[in-house]
Amino acid sequence: MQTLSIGELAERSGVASQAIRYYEKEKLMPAPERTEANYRRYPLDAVARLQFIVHAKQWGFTLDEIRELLILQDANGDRAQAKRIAAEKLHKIREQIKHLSRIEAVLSKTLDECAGEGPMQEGCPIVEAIAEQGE
Amino acid sequence: MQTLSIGELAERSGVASQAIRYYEKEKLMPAPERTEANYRRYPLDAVARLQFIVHAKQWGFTLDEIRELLILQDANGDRAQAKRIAAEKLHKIREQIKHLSRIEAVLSKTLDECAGEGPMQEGCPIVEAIAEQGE
DNA sequence: CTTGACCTTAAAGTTGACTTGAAGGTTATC
DNA sequence: GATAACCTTCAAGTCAACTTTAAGGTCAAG
Repeated sequence: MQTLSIGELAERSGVASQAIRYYEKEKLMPAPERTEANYRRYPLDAVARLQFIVHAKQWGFTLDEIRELLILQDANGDRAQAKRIAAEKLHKIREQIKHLSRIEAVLSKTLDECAGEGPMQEGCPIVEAIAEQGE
Repeated sequence: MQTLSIGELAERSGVASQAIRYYEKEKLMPAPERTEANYRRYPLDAVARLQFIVHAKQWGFTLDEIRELLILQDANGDRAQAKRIAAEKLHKIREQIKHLSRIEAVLSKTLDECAGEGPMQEGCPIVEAIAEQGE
């Protein structure tokens, strides 16, 4: 069976060697076999596992959440739990979108109203909008 | 003229004393007068300045950006610069919304498709959706 | 047989926005 | 006049997710 050194795994997965060691310490990656000289040797499917981590991160999952999902996979866990984790994340994401959208609305309205000319003296609409409410 | 101790200011503004000292160190709050015993005494309008900071933070401005805005105010600076800072922030917020919306779309679709039953064995749609693309 | 590229560990540094702790001075109250 | 509730400074700790540094072992090439 072909195996990979940590450097080769890093290259194939796009994840730095040190980050891979960090994931091992954080129990996201299982501790791999070692050579006689104590070098890590990874099975080929380690690449897929790392890419799962990378993708989940891009989706906004934290390492803690990703660990939960990986444990479920490893343990052949309950699908309902995976659904719960994802549903919680979806809820958080929707909250974030709501929050940002409120800001976007006020900020873009404010920018439209502001000519962007003259000194700040009294009544720069941008500054006033922030000072007044801000949420 | 009435002045406030740092504790009174903290209470009125809802910002912890230590955070106020931190803002002073970071040049968001000006260094106030001191009593003979070296205690800080704040003018009443320090409350409004702190609330500006709090609101701007809620809007997602970083302390660096808030400092820029405050410097503009303090210097009676150019309104066009305030507009530029706000426009940059608006752009970043829109990017964040776009990013989150893409995630939201895929995640909610995935959750709809997943019955949330049975073991993870092969083909939990949530795990697969993350593994496959992730952006 | 030496140079350099790779590997090992453990510890410290990074970023942002603070919080917590240590060690001590001041002021208000009993 | 002592106790508690303030205030002072400076340093260190927190969180996440790493990166950087240090000090050293291993392996392939020439």
